[in-house]
Order: sequence, then structure tokens, then C-alpha cells
Amino acid sequence: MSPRVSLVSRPCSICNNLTDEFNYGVISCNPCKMVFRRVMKFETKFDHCLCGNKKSTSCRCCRFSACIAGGMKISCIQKYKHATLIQNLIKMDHKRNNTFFNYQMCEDLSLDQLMISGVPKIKDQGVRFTSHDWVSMEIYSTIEFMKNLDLVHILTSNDLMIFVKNAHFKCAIFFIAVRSYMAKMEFMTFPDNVDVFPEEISNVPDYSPKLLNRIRTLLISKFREFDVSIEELLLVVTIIICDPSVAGLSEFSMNVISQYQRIYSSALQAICQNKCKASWPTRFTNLLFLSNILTKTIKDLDDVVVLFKYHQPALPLRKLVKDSF
Amino acid sequence: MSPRVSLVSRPCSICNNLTDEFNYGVISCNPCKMVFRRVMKFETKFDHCLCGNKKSTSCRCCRFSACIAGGMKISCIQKYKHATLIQNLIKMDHKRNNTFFNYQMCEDLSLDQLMISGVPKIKDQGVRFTSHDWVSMEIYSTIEFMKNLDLVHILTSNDLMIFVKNAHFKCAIFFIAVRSYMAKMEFMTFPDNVDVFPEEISNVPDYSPKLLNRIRTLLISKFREFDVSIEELLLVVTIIICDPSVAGLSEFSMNVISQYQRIYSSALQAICQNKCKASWPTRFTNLLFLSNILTKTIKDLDDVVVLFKYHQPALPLRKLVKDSF
DNA sequence: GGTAGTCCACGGTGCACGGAC
DNA sequence: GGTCCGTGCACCGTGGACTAC
Repeated sequence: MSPRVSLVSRPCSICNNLTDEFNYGVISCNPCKMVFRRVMKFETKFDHCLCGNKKSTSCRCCRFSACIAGGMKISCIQKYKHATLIQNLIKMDHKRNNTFFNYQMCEDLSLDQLMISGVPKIKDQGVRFTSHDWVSMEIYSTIEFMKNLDLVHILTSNDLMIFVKNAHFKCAIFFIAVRSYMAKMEFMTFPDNVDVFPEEISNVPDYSPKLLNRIRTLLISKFREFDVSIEELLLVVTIIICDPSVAGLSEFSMNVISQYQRIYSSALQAICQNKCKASWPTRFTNLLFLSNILTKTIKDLDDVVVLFKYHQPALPLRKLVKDSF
Repeated sequence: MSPRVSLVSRPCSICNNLTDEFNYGVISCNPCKMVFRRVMKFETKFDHCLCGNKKSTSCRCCRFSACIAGGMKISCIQKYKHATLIQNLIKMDHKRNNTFFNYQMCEDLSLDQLMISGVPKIKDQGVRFTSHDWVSMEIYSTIEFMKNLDLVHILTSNDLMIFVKNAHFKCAIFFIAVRSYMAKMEFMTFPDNVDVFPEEISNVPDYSPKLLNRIRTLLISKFREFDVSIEELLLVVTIIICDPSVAGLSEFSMNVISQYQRIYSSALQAICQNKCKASWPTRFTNLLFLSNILTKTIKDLDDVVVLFKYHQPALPLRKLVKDSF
């Protein structure tokens, strides 16, 4: 009997050249493996093109797109191992806090303007921030956080816009809760005890302290209930950010975002397993459910804004906030 | 009664990842086991680094250091089983003898110079060695012997220097005694009956044949008394070499050297047990006591050198010898 | 039965080559 | 024609799965 031939050559799933290799989860030749690796490592710059050479090796962009479409697993890239992933999120969070606390917006930009050019400046000495100012910085630093995620390097600018627009406001609210929770507060607040709602709110006739208070406390009460760590919160927010089901995304970006969401999700799962042994699925579900609590909070906030708009149409809301409702 | 839970996951003592394995004497995951195995087997090169990623798996050096610090037992590596160990020492001794008999120093190097670059050349035909020449080769070949010990591969160059400096001269003297003893001599001598002391010694007024003779005979008389074998002598010298209590060593190197000393020591113990059954502890103690006899001989030698220096300050001692007093 | 050792697939790295400017 | 950048080959180290003692 002849020995089993294991190294049979098959066409590379990316470029069709014959190969006996298996890389990043698919049958693929070494050159395609290297293209995928290098784009994922950002060893080489990656620009989108319009050539559409689907199975050709001549265009990096199309070859890389074929890698994604062909099922190459981003999670096989070692920098997406859990420990490294979480370390990076923590670093990004530090950076976000630094921006939030130490900078201020130069002008009242809309989200579109911000994405093109807007950069804040170092905060003036002794300037006193209103709720409007803080919320601007909260949103700005959240967008910065999102743009520091590895995946944005491989999204087209159009998809990146959709990606950011979808989650930035929601996540900014989440980050207010995170910061307040980490500062041992029971409710959302800005630094120096500046309320999250502008002072002008007391002029609204249907003013409902109960509703406002629910907005301020709901998320944080859940954080406390589950005794969440910053690592868990950062993974949850990243899972919320990486939502592949947004309308308008290209299939490519949907695929990429979805892969990243799975990576972050499995890191969160690992943390839960580590913490709770047998009961980890409960914790994991609870943490993922924070996304719904956030949605509920946003819904409440929406109601408040509607009231606001009705009774105070001239309220000077920042463009970044206005755009979100 | 519930069954004993044997496969409980615990954090790896090296990298903290969960594992249910137990390798080389500590709770440790398979990857850490493999790193330790490979460095110890010299399957892969091992360089020291400065990164200091103590509990990270990303740096081989730090991971290996953590293995040592975490208590992984070098003795569990099978090549450190007694038989292999002794075979290796015998081979190293052959090599040492080959160097000693067939080479000569190119120039008069100091120990520091020697450690960096010095290599001897094949002995010229018909050249007649003086005591000075032989002692140089004795020291050189002893250093070579020391550098052939496995453990030097994992010492930093600084610790290696300390390690060699501490024992090389002492051991060179021991090796003179070993060779003379194996050649059935009653006293230390160099080949062709060249005396271990240089001819110039007769010019010293306080010349004490009795002291010189004690130096020449003390060790060898003990060898005869205990009827030691070459295996035993090589283990003894290696135990002397692997002295973890030298000042200046890093904790890491101290730990490594100490582990090796224990390995050689237990090999010697096994030989004694094999040879003497019930009375092995006496033999074992006697053999270890040879270290003190050596120290005594070195002390005597020191006295002679002091006399020498006083009466013959211009005596052309080799740098390797000068450095040792 | 448990632990040390071996095998091998695959991810990562270094380098030489080739085309573009 | 030098330099820069991307490519793809060859090799290395890792760690999972298996074997042997």
C-alpha cells in the first residue's frame, strides 16, 4: 500500500495558484498569507482601490479583500491574542481620558467636519467647562478611541464614517457612565460635579427629575450589581462599537467588523470563564446585556431631548449632540 | 464520595495562563514547559535581554528566567541523568587533556583578554615547555573545561566572568593533581617530569622544600587514601566549580548554578551509594572534603607566592597566574 | 498513571530580489 | 544608478497532539 499523500497541492483560496499550505484558517499560498499578515500588522500602508481584480495577485487591495472574503481569520494573527488585546484597550482608554480631561474643542464642529479636520487644542488655564463643553469632549474622545481600533485601518472612508456614526454617541454615554463608576460615583456626572444635563433643563415645564435620574443611574447601578472591571467594560464597549449589522456597510467591512467583534467577544468570554468558573455564561450574558441597558438609557435620553426641542427650540446644543438625535 | 478532582485548572506558575499540567516540578502550562526544555536542551539559541517582561510569554529570555525563578527543576531534564552527566564529564576531560598536551599559548594573555579572544595554537614540534608554559596551558584548558559546562550557555557574560574567575585557578591546581594521580605519580608534576614550581624558586632564600612538597603531595595522598576514580574526581571538581555563593552573581545565575551543583552532587552521591552501600555517607563526605584539601593547598601556594614576590619581584610569572594572587 | 520527550503544522522573521521613481 | 518599498522564499520558534517510559 502506498503511503497517504498528505501534501497534495490544491488551488489557493485567494489567488488560485497551487499550494500545499494552510494559513490563517484557509488553504492559501505563502504569498497570500504574507499579504494578509502585512496588512493586518500594518507593516505596509493599505489603500482601497477601484480596480476590482478579484482573483489577481497584482492589486494588494483586491488580494487582501479576497483574503477576507476567502475566510482568513484575523483572530489567528497573534497580536489579537487576549492578553495583548486587553493591554491595548487599556492604553487606548488612558489616551481617551487624557484627551477628555486636557483638551477643549476649538469650534462647534459637526461630526462630518470633525472626521475631516477637527482637532482640539490644549485646555486653557482656568476655563470652566459647562455640560455642553464636557459632552463635546466626551464625544470627541470617544471618536478618537474608535479611530484607534485596529480595524479602522482597513475600512474605506465611507464605511469608517458609517461605523463611527453608528456608535459614537451611544458609546460616549457609556463612557460617561464608565468614568463616573470608576470614580465611585452612583450616577453619571462630569468632572467638578458638573451635571450631565445642561442647566437650561430646569426651564422645561414637563421636567421630570425621576426620568433624568434614571438616565443618570441605570447603567452605573448595573455596573455595581455585576461588580464589573475596567477590562470588562472596555471589551463590552468595543463589542458594542463593532456592530456588523449597520445598514450601508460593504460586505467586506461587515465581514471585518464581525470578525473583530468575535475576537473581542471571545476575550470577554475568557475573562468571565477565568472569574466565574462554572457560572461564567451568566456573567457573560449579563455583561453583553449592558448593551441593552445602554440602549434603554439612550431611549430615555431621546425622550428628554424631544421635550427639550419642543420647549426650548433655541437651546444651544452642540452640533455633535444635535446630529445624534 | 465524590471522585478526586485531578484535572483542576490552576494558573501556570510561569505565565499565569490556566493549566492542569505539572512539568519539571511545578504547575506549568505546556508552552512554558517547552520553552524551558528547549533552552535547557540548547535546541534554540538563548540570548539575554533587557525587556523585563516578567510574566509575559512574548520574551523567551524573561519567560525562561521565570521558569528558573518559578522553581522548574533542571534535574528533571533527562540529559542530566547520572549516566549521561558522567559520560559528558569524561568527554570534556578528554578534550581538556587534548588541549593541555597538544597546544600552546600564542601570547601571554590575562584572564580578561583570554575570555574575549585568546585561542592557543597547535604546539610547535620539539618545543620544550617550562613550568610557566605548562601552568598557562593548565589554566587555559581548565577554563575551556568550565566553558564546556552546559550551564554557561544560560549565564550572562558578566555572570560567566564571575563564575570563571572564582574557580579557574583552584581547579587548574586540582587538575594538576588529577593528572599526576592518574599517571600513578605520588606528587604533582607536569609532563616530562617538569616540576610544578619554576626553577627560579631555588633562588628564594626562605625556600622550604617541606612546604613545596606538601603542596605537591597533599591532594594526591588523599586521592590515594580514598582510592578515588576519575568519575568521582570530575564530579568533585565540577561541584567545586558550581559554587553559587560567589559575590556579584545575579539571583538568576545563583539559582542556576546552585541547581547544577545539586545535580552533580547527587550524581556523586549515587556513585558513593553504589560503591559503598551502607557506608556511602562517609565516602561522600570524604570526597566533598577534597574541596577543603584543595583550599589548604591553595593557601600554601599563596604563601609560596608571597615569598616569591618578595624575593623575586621580577620573576616572569604569566599574567594568568599573577591575576590569581 | 503521570510526566518527559517527539513530531509537526503554522505563525513570525530576516533577507534577497525586483520594479518604480 | 541609488534608494525605497513590496514581495515571496527559507528558516525559526511555538505549542498542540501524540508517544514512550
